[in-house]
Amino acid sequence: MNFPGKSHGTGCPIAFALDTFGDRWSLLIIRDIALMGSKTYGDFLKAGEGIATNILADRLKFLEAAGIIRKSRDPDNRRRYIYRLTEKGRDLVPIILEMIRWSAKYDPDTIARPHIVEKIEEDRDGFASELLSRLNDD
Amino acid sequence: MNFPGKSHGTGCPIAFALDTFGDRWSLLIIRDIALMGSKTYGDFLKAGEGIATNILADRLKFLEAAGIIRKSRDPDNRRRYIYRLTEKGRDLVPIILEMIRWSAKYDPDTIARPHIVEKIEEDRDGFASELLSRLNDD
DNA sequence: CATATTCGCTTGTGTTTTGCAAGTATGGAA
DNA sequence: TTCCATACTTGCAAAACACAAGCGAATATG
Repeated sequence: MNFPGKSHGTGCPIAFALDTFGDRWSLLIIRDIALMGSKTYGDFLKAGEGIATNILADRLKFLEAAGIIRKSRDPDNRRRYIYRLTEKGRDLVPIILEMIRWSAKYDPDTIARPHIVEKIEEDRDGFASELLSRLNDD
Repeated sequence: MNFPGKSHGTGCPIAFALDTFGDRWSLLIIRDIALMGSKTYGDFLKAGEGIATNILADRLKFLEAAGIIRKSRDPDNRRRYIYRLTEKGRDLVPIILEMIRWSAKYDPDTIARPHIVEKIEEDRDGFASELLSRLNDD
């Protein structure tokens, strides 16, 4: 199985974070769940940037093993799985919000809405909780 | 030249951020400058996780092209270059601080000092400015 | 009950990126 | 002018990735 991160194994917090979700796709998956309402394998495939199916499967497996997402069957359609963030995954939201702030400032083609960015800047933690409260966490 | 990022080219802020510094090494370089006082090619090679020389050269080139770092000769030793963060690069510090918070919470082997984490949590922006004020920015 | 369809993957193949080791270029010291 | 320090570049093998196709289980359909 191909895993992101190279297990630098120093206790450096930045290295640890990169080892856990520091590849090109993991954060996009987490974004899809936290911000776009994606829940299923098919959602992730459609939502956006065109991840390959094998890579998506690898990342989902890894993120689950890392305790960032968890997987359960969809009770309404038992051939489908639902992926949700754990607390560990939800705690990544502040990082994502800071990335949004940064990109909103420096990407001339950003689609980030200015009033959202303002809200993040005015009350980071409040905005994060607001976001997370929208995720059913059954 | 091998560049990080795959140019997803949607205006998504997360994708933009990942395209700019979302590989395994860029953020470690930025960490080295912002937190460890690294300034030169040799510093980056020694400081920590063992980046390969060709990858380091690629990343420095890319980060400079992306306007995140800038390169100048060391006036005291003209066979050496000094790499510094631009404003665009310094603005990444809040992201790094959030990553430190997250890893401090979830990495049992973290070397992050608890009182530093507390300081970050009490006054994020203040801590960031304090950090940045230590970097000579000539 | 048989067949088809949806959904979530796995497998195979070729390309790209990375890692490692060695070599090159240039400024400065002796 | 020789040597050394510093910052790279190059070549090659290994790993990760992208793309296309195929598989298996759950469910809908005839």
